[in-house]
Amino acid sequence: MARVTIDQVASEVGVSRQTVSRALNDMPGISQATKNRVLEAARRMNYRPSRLARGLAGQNSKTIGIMFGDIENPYFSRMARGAEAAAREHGYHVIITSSDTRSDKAAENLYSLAAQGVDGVILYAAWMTGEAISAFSSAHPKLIVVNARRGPKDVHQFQHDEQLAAEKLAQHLETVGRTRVAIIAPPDWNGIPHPRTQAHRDYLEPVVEINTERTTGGGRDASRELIASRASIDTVVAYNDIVALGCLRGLYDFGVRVPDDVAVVGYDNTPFAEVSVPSLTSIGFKAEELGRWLVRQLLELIADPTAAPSMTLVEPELFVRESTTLLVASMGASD
Amino acid sequence: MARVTIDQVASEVGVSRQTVSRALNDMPGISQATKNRVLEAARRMNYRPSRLARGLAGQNSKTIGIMFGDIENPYFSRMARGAEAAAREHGYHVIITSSDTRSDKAAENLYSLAAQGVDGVILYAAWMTGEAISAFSSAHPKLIVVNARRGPKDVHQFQHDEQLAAEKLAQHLETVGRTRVAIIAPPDWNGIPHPRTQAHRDYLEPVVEINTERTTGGGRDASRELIASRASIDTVVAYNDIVALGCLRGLYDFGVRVPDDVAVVGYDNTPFAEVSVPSLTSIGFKAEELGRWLVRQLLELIADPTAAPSMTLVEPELFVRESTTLLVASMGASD
DNA sequence: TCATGTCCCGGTAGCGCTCCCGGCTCTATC
DNA sequence: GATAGAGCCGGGAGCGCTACCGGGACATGA
Repeated sequence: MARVTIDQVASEVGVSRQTVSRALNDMPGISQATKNRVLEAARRMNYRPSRLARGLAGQNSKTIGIMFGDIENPYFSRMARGAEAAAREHGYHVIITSSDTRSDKAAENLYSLAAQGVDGVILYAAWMTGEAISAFSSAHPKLIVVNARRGPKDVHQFQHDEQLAAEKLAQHLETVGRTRVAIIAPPDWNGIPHPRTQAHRDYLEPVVEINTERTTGGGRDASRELIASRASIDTVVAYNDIVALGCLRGLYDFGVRVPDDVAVVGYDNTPFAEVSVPSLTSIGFKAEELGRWLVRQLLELIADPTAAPSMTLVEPELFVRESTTLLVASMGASD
Repeated sequence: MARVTIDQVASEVGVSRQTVSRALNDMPGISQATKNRVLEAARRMNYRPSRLARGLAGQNSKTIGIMFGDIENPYFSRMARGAEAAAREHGYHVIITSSDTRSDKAAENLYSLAAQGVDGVILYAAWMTGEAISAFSSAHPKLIVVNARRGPKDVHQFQHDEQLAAEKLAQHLETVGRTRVAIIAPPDWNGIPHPRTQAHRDYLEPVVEINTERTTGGGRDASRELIASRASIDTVVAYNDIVALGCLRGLYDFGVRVPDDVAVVGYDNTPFAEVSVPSLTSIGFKAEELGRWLVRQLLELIADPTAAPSMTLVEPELFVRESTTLLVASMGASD
C-alpha cells in the first residue's frame, strides 16, 4: 500500500506542497521550469493524488453518480457504457447504482449516492415521483434527469421523444396496412402511465393493451394472454425489444406467424433485434450516444451551475425489419 | 447544499463529535441511552456521514471498484447487477469501469480506479497479462481476479470451470450423436487462447475453428465463413450467446436448418437464449450469483487481508434446448 | 533612492471524519 | 476509606489535499 503523498513529492523536488498542487492542477503562479520539475518527479514517483482528499479539500471528487432502473437491460448497459467512456475521457469516475423500480429504495440509494460526495448525478427517473425528484434536486442541484414521467420544470432533463416515436411508428404501420394494434406495456405506476405507453395510447389507438413484466418471460406471457383475449389484431407493439423477443417466441409457439399473421414491433434497437427470426422492427434511441450526451451536459452543469434548466428531446429512429412487412392476409378474430 | 456535519449533530445533542462517531459506527464505550439520543438526532437532522472524510480519516471508503471488459455484454451486466446489489446490502458503493480489452488502457484505468480510494477491486482479467495483474496486485492487495488467462498463483481468483463445461458439453453432444464440431472463438490474445477456447479445443476436437468478434455481427460473419469453408460439421459451438444468436441468424439466411442440419450451442445462458427460434442450448455460469460471490469474497478479504490466496471454480450448468436435438440426418460437406 | 507592482512561492487553516490517549465518574474489593 | 477496575466520554492530532493570504525577489516607475 503505502501511498505516495503530495508532501513526499514536494520534499523530493524541494518545493512546498502548494507548489506541487499548482503544477498538477494547471494553476497560475508557477514558473514553467519548476512545473516541469514537479511533473517529472510526480511521474517518476508514480504519484497519484487521492481523490478522497481532493474531494474533501476542494469541493469536487471527479466522480459522478448514475442511477438506472435496471442495469441488466441492454439498453441501459449501453447507455452506461457511453456514459462511463465519456466520463473517463474527462477524468471522471462513475458510480453506478440501481433502483429496482422501487421508489422508496430509489430515493434512499440516491441520497446515499450523494453522500458519497459525487459532483453530479444522472438519474433515470421513470420510477420516481416528481416530488421525490424535486426534493432531491433542491438538495443536490447538479442533476440531470432522464425520462421522468412528470418531470418538474426546474430540473435539467433529457426525454425520449416518445410522441415522435409513436408518430413515426403509426405512420409506418399505416403504410404497411396495419391498423389493429395491441400494445404490451408495463402496468401504470402510481396511476401514471409510462410516457411511452401514453404515446402509444394516443397515437396507435390500440385495440387491446396487455400489461406485463418488462422481461422476455413477460413478453411470452403477454402473447399467451393476447391469444386468449381473441382480440382481432394485426400488430403487436411491445414495450421494448426484450419483451418483443419474448412475445415473438410466444407467438411462434402458438403457431401465429410473424409477420404474416401479426407484425411485431420492439423498442431500443438492441443488437438482438437484428438477428431474431424474423428480425425485429425496432425504434432506437441511440443509447450509447445518449449516455455520452448526459455526461457532457452534466459536466457543463457542474462547470456552470447557474445554467437555466433545459429540456432535451432525444430523437427516435425507426429501424424497419422483417417483423413488420406489408400486410397481405389478416388474422381475424380467431373464430 | 450545506451538508450536515458530525459536529452539528454533536452540538445538537450536546456531546462530543467522538461520541457521535461511536454511536454511528457501533463502537463500544457508549451507553445505550446516549447512543439512542445521537441516533435519533442524526436521523432527525438527516445527517449522512461523508464517505470522503471517512475514507480519508479511517482507511476505508466503503467503495469497491469493478473493472469489466465490456459492460454491454448481458452476462457482465448481470454480474454487475449482482455485485452492485450485494455491495449495497453491505453498505458499499460500486465504481464500475471498463477496459475495452486494450490491456494498456486497462492497466491505466485500474490504477486510476485505485487512486479513487476504493477498498478493494474486482477485476475481470481475461484481457490482461499475468505480469500486469501481479504488478497491480502487489500494490493493491485487496483484489479478486476473475477469469485470468494465466492467473498468477498469489492472487485470489475466481475461474469459470471451462474444463467441466466443455466436458459436459462434449458428453451432451455425444448423446445427441453430434461429433463434427466447429467452434467460433475470439482470436487468441497475445498468443494465449481464452480458457474457454482452450477447453473447447481439448474436449471437442473441433473440425474447424472460426475466429471472430464477440458480437452478433461477428457470429453472423462466422456463419458465412463457416459455410464458405465447406467443412463437414454437424454442430457449432459459439463463444457466447451473443455470437451464437448472430450465428443462428446467419445460418438461417443461408438456408441451413437448426437443429436439423447443424446444432448450435451458446454460452452464458442469457435470457435471449430461451426465446430464440430455435431456442438455444447454452452453458450458464450464474452471472448474478457470481457477482454476489465476488463481492462477498472481496469483503472478507478486506476484513482479513491475510487470508491465503484461493482459487474458486464456478460450476457451469448446461441448459439443453431446441438447438441441439438428436441428430437425424447429417449435413454432409456441402457438395 | 524609495515606492509600486508583478511574479513566484510558502505557511497556515481547514474540509469531515476517525484514531489514540487520557480523564472523569461510579461501583466493587480489601 | 483508599485503591483498583470498569464504563463512559472528550480533547487533541492527523488523513491528503486545496483555498486563502501573505511575503520575498526582482523589475519598473518617479
